[in-house]
Amino acid sequence: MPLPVQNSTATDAVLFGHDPTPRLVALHPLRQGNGADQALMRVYQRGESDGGLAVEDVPYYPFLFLTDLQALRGFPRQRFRCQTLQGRHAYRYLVVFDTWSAYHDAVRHLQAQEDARLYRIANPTQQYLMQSGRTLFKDMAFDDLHRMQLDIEVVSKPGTFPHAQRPEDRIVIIALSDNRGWHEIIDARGLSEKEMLEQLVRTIRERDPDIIEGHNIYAFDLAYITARCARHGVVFAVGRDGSAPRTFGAAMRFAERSVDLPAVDIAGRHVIDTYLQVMAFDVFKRDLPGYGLKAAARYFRLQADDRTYVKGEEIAQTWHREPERLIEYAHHDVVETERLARLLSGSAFYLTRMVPMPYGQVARTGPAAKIEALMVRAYLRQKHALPSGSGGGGRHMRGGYVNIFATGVVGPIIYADVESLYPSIMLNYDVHPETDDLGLFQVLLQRLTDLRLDAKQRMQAATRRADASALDAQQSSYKILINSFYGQLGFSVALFNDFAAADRVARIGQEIIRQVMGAIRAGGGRVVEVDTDGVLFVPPASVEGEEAERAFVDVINQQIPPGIHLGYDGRFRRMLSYKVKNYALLTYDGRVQCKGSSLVSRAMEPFGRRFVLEAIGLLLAEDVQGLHDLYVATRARLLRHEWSVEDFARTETLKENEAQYLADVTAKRRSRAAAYELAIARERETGQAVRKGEQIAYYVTGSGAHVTAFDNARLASAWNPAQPDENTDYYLRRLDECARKFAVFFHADDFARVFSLDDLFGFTPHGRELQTNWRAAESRTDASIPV
DNA sequence: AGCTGTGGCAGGGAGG
DNA sequence: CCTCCCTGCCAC
Repeated sequence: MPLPVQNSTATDAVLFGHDPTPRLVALHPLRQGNGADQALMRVYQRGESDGGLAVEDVPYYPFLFLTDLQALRGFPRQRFRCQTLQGRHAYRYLVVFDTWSAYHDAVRHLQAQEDARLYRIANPTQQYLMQSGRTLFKDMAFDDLHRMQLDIEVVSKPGTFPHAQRPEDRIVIIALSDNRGWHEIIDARGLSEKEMLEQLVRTIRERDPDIIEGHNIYAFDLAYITARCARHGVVFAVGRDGSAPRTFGAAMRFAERSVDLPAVDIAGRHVIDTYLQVMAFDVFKRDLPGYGLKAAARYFRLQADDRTYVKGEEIAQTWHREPERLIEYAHHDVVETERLARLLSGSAFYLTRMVPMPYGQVARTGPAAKIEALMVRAYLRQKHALPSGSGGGGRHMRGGYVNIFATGVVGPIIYADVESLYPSIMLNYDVHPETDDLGLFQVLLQRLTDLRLDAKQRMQAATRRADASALDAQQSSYKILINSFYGQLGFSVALFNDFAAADRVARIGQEIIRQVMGAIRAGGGRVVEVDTDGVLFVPPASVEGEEAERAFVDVINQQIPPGIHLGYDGRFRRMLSYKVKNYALLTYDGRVQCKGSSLVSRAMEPFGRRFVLEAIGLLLAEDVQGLHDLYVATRARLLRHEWSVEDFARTETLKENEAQYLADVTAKRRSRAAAYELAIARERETGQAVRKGEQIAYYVTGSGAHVTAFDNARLASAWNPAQPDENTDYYLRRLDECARKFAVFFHADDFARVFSLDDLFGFTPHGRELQTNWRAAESRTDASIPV
């Protein structure tokens, strides 16, 4: 599946650097060790003809940015060289060290001083790339890379989770595959665990992959293998220079969620964790059933043919009774991992061509770090000083304008949104950080926008599906970066932040969306809901059909500032408007799209979620009898325990680690919570550690509708259908809480009848009409405010 | 060393 | 009971 040729602008100095080195596979800094104390970068390149690797050692220099050279007084001058940078900013000196020991000594020297906060230690690998302008994977296609997948199966004590520190737990299968159709299984039938690990090292070195991929490979497979190698005295020497991996703590954020990782750096290779890629994908889609390999593979329809499934708790007995079955299971795991990686890695791969970071790092850092890397590289090339960033901790900034003007069922509906609102504002109103002396913020934003447009146009013109999907990966990776420019302005630790500029973008955004609302109302439309850059509204009765609706939006578009474009983004038969950011839309082909945490939250018990979704469908159809029947039937099933634990267990994500949680509880900063208490209890009993970011499914037991959940909760896996012990009163209350959401759509007495059991006279839907309530617009939304 | 933001809703626990 | 505060989830 060859990919299209490189971008026409790939020679752009700011975006891509200047180094013409082709086909660079990986870089790795050589740190202290083997007695040698040199500052060397080992560069791994693809050979010209035979496809083999060329390795070269390039001298480079670890360095620090300093605000004030005086901070280094007392440090031997002959151990460093200093470059003064131009400009007025904080980091005015680039201090380059000849050896690693000098670099580390200088760090210690500075840390011993009071003003240690004034310096910043740069990522040496990244800085090398910045200095040279080298860009990884230039001119390479994704399929040129040799990607290997790895998965291990561990047999542990019955009823416990694999634990690398327990001697009796052991690896019984190591499954490997690659994107060239090769696969291999190393298993414990003829080999000891130590021999298996040695075989693994040999195989990786012989196959010599550029990339090692796995699902949850950081937190599980590599961490486990590393610990077992240490136990057996095996050196896990899988680096291209024969070195063992370097591990370090890292954190990755996915919107509001944060995951701690034991990150791994293998010399000359890149580690890709598809678990993180799946989580990143879900930030935008938010409809994945789970982040595990099997759930994700099914979601993307990538399952292996005749997929073998083995439950976690059955791995041990399956290994003893049917080893072939467990081997097939592990093989299917690596096959699915390869497919997931192929599907989800595209955007990181294309960004690596542009951003001065190795591929593995691109895949595990957020967009703000990438933008900053581009800025810093360009500033260093021009020998210009860097700003220090303005901290700004705790400052509260303005956000988007949000409001709702009707509740109930309304229609027809047009959705119009301002395309790329914040990037458009920054480009059209020349918003940039006050500290950006070289004006690169605007240059980067404009060029990325042009690149994305170009990629999108070529995607639409592409005739082959493979080309189109590659171009889609490119344009979406540019989009992520483009949208992060605004976030960069308001990010407290970014070097090029500027809170006043961020505030100006948000303020202009609010004015523009108010202008849009004013124009819609002036044209006879009725605005139902507005959120940041989009408006849902009922067009005037004279506007009928899609063509007329598009024309109506075009007219609105004439009335907003030039350079800002209002797009026609959808039409709907009806809308159920509940609360701000909470609504449902009925499409013209009968589908229901439901939005908002109070309607579709994954924190809700699945039975309640299903009840709410079905009820919304009935409300949109104005089927009051159906609503009543649904309520009665759901209640009856609940009372008869006609369900499984998946229907009523609540799933929560742990956002803190165990120590942090316990510290917060002790300090009364937070209350006890069932999910954490259960995870901690599980750790005591089975040894499965509490991990930040993991999901816990539990249900409520005990009696009485109002019980303290953390004292009356059990893990979902402990529920026994033969002896159902869920708290029926509690779940009845939960059902009624779900039903109460719909009170606003009825008169009070009608609501009470619809969502209750039949009385002596039975239930009739007649006369129980849905209620729609419009509220007055704010006066100031109609005003046209110049921006 | 590695880290994008604000606005808004629901639910649970603690304490009056 | 109620309110306040915190966390988690979601829209954009």
